[in-house]
Amino acid sequence: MGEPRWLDEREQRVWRAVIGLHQKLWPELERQLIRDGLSGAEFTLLVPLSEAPDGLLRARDLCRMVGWERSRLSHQVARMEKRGLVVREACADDARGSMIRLTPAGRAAIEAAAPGHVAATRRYFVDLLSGEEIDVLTRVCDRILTALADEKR
Amino acid sequence: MGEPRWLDEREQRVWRAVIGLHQKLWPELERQLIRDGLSGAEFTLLVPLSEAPDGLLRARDLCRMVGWERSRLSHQVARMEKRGLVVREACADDARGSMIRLTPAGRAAIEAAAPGHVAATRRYFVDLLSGEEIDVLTRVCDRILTALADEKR
DNA sequence: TAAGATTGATATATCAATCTTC
DNA sequence: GAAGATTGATATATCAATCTTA
Repeated sequence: MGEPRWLDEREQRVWRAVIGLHQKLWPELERQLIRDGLSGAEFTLLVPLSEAPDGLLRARDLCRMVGWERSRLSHQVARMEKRGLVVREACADDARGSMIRLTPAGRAAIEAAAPGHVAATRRYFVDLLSGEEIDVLTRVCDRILTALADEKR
Repeated sequence: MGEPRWLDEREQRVWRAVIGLHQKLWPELERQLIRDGLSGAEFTLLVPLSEAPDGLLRARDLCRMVGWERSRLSHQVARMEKRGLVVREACADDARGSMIRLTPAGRAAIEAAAPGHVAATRRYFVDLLSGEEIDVLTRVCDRILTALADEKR
């Protein structure tokens, strides 16, 4: 084993900055969405549904698109069905499957929330970055995501 | 109002990369901690406690140090007290206050989990970044945090 | 057997309401 | 009244167990 390699000062600074971002940015965007009538989880699912033909997606595919586990989706969709944002239907091709369909109320809800969300995303993120910074950040995130994905294999 | 300014392709790319990071990095670090016996929330609180004199901090101050709401801390400490990681004591100076003290079991728990956590932090973050990238990222995060903090005032 | 999906239990986060003490 | 803290209700996330169908 041996003594672990602790973070030096420069490394600590960036790590704390990233933790701070994680702790402050997402809650702020979530609050913005809530004010406009949707939770972050609801918004996450309504985006791909609103872009799909007929607002219809198979649960399995929706899981993949948003990077969620099936169980998480199932619980969340149950709550959203109660709110009238989506409905579940049988899958014609595969009797195991389940289809999620956006309701008119669901479409109205995301159309009401989207402009405020993109505005907040700009105000607290995109519009604060230079073009170069955007490119650096994209490269860094992709590198980390690749490392995380490689680990799974 | 007017039509909102949607994200262009470059902006969408970085935004999705950051969302992906948010969705994959933190859960991976959390899983690592869980394997070593602590949840992310427990680790977050045990770090400042283990660095405090006598492992003792006032609830109010612990809140500030980790950026949590009082209610959140209160619930979390209640669970950790049940697990034997901390105990609550009366505050001598201020009868309204509440002191949180690290137990020997709590100290043992964080000392067992810390090496694995710093190793995972290195593997999936720090060691994947160049010095220049670290500096860019620090600047960007601080700028965003400043914008978020300014908004509150 | 594996894939798709649901369910129940537990841990966590947020909010409003409350209570005590400053 | 404001600050510090707790509590209960609700929403969310994760895990294990289960069920059905491929």
